[in-house]
Amino acid sequence: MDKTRPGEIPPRPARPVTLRDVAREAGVHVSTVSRVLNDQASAGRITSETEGRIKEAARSLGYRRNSVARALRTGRTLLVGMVVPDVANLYQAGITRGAGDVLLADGYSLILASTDDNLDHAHSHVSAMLGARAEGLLYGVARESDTVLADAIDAGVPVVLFNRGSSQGPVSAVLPDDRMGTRLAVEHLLSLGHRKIVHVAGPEDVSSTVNRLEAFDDTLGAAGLAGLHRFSERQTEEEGERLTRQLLDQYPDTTAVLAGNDRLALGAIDAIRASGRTCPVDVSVVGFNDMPYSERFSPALTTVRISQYDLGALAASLLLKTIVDPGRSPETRLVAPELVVRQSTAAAR
Amino acid sequence: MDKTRPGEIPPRPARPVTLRDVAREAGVHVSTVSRVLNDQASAGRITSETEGRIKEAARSLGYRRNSVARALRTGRTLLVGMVVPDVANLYQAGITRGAGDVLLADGYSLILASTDDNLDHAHSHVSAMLGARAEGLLYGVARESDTVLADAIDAGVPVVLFNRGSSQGPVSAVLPDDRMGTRLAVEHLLSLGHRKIVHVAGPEDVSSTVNRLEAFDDTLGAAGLAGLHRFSERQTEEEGERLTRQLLDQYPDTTAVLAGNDRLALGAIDAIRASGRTCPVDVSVVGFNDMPYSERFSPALTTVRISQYDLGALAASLLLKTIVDPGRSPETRLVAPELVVRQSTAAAR
DNA sequence: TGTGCCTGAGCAACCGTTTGCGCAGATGCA
DNA sequence: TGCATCTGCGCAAACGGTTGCTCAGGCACA
Repeated sequence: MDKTRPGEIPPRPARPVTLRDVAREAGVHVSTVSRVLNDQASAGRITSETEGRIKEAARSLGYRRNSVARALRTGRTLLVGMVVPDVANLYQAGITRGAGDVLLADGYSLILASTDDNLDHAHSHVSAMLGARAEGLLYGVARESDTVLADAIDAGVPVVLFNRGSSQGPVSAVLPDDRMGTRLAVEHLLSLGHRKIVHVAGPEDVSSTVNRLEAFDDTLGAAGLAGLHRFSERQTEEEGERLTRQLLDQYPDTTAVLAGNDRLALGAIDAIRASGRTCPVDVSVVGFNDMPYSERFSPALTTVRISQYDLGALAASLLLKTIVDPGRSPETRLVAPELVVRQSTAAAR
Repeated sequence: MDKTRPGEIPPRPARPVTLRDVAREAGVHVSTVSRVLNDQASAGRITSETEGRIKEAARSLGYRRNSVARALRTGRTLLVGMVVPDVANLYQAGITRGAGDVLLADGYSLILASTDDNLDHAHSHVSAMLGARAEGLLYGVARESDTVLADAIDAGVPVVLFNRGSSQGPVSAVLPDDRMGTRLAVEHLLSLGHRKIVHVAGPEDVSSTVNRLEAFDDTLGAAGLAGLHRFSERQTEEEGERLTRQLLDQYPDTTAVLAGNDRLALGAIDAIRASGRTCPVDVSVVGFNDMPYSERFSPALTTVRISQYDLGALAASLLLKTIVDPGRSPETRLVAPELVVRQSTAAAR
């Protein structure tokens, strides 16, 4: 007489309900319960009467499948790891969102970790993800040479890089089209009459930095010009300000700054202001990414837009395809950028 | 002769290396390997020679512990679920970061999910987390009456609410001190001479909305005034603009807007601008949260600051304590707010 | 030399599911 | 009636670790 009558509060299960409990309640074997609850009733040829009884028992007992046990048996965890420099970074948060939505649609959950671009942090996070037998890895902190990434590839887990590429191994990647984006930005500045342009670049061993710098030099070179640059280790407003200040001190006739991303661009604007100049009147600034609220900054930021949501979603769907078909050959997908002209750029004086 | 000689590339393991493989390599029983790899060599009284041999075997084979199998046996997954309305929301991203850092320090990984404030999404995410046997839940989408939350509590998993409280059950929570924050904001407006103040509030059945509205009315009431308000279903700039427009149309002599959060505040500023008025000259606006870059908006936002990182970190550490001691009685912690006065508020004309 | 204790490791059950195979009864067909 | 086939479900072996218990050998001590 331990059935729950309507109106009674079912006793809170001290230990979670297992298949065995449901089987006992329904008077069948656990394997039968398993088949019914996995919608293999037809394949297992279960009577619809039995099926109904089992489902009712599961419902009334509050059975919830133990994914841990299932994963141990089947090898499928429905977990995917995602590694970003900082979830609190607006640009990355958008990517995370895109990836999360795509994964959810396929029933996967997302283990998310921030590394602060620290290799040790990356190592412990990835190690935990591989230990948890995540079925795939979305890796957004790749360096040109990256031991953590090498480990993951070695472990045989499907990996898709995003944002930053790497020559570490044969692995798929979803990247901004850095060259095209940079070309759009530089040509915009050139068309405004700028000739003294500097580049506040990202970290030196990150693929985006390398590509953007090359495109910067190439595009200027094609116009018979040369540009100067500085690398930043951390892509923060403070770094952007510090480096821009250095560049302005050293090359006072600079009229435009191309920043490696929007945060560096904000720092550049701070430095311009601190030097007594005005953006865009004296110095123009172009950012990269078009992070949220770029249009609300003062001045509103001219920047190269990368669709963050799409990039994340694309990376996730590529990963899912690789999980399904591990033999799939790696591919690199470039996300097309778009120049968004706002208030931080103006004609050169 | 299948030992790896220095310089040789170890063959990539087709199937992950198991304890059994290590045991075979070291010539001992799996239980001995398990004890050594869990640093229970002393408790298990293993010779340091044996210990060394086992560790060397594990290293050379590239053994990685299978957390799934371990979790099945021990019941500990080292996983925590976190549910937010939208990871791409700046305010929430900061909280996520704080929680993630605290959890990492204790060896936990974070399963993160966005629900868009949709109950069905919340249900499937939480269901997946409970299925994965997450050891605890950080729940940031609570409604006053919340069936998903009720389910989780029912399942017996430790839960800590953040941002939004709920009367759904006895459960710990880390919340902004909404009343104090609101009082600070309203008193600031009053001291600037504002008398016609409206409130663009959040969703009606969210605790923060209720508390802020009460404090809004109370503080105005204490000054012998009354304020008007509108609830928003989604806390977006668009909603903020729409509702503010309604309020301005209906009460054209409004001189100040208190917004339920910064995004609504941005929308309010848009509406003010669209109506041909200027913020803060004609109408002042106060936000809530002090989300990143609030100081860079135009005008820079006067707002009530909640330390997002601290709030997330506090919620996580409270959850960890509850996991260790499930008998712990629930507690609610209020995070003290701070008024940050910037450019969006000015004296009433 | 006999007894008892300590040392160092192995044995085997168990965690909760999944799944290939087996089996008894029923049914169909000759 | 005899035999083959089908139906509906049970059996038991995994999956990879963890852990209480056992046990053989060695040593100290009387």
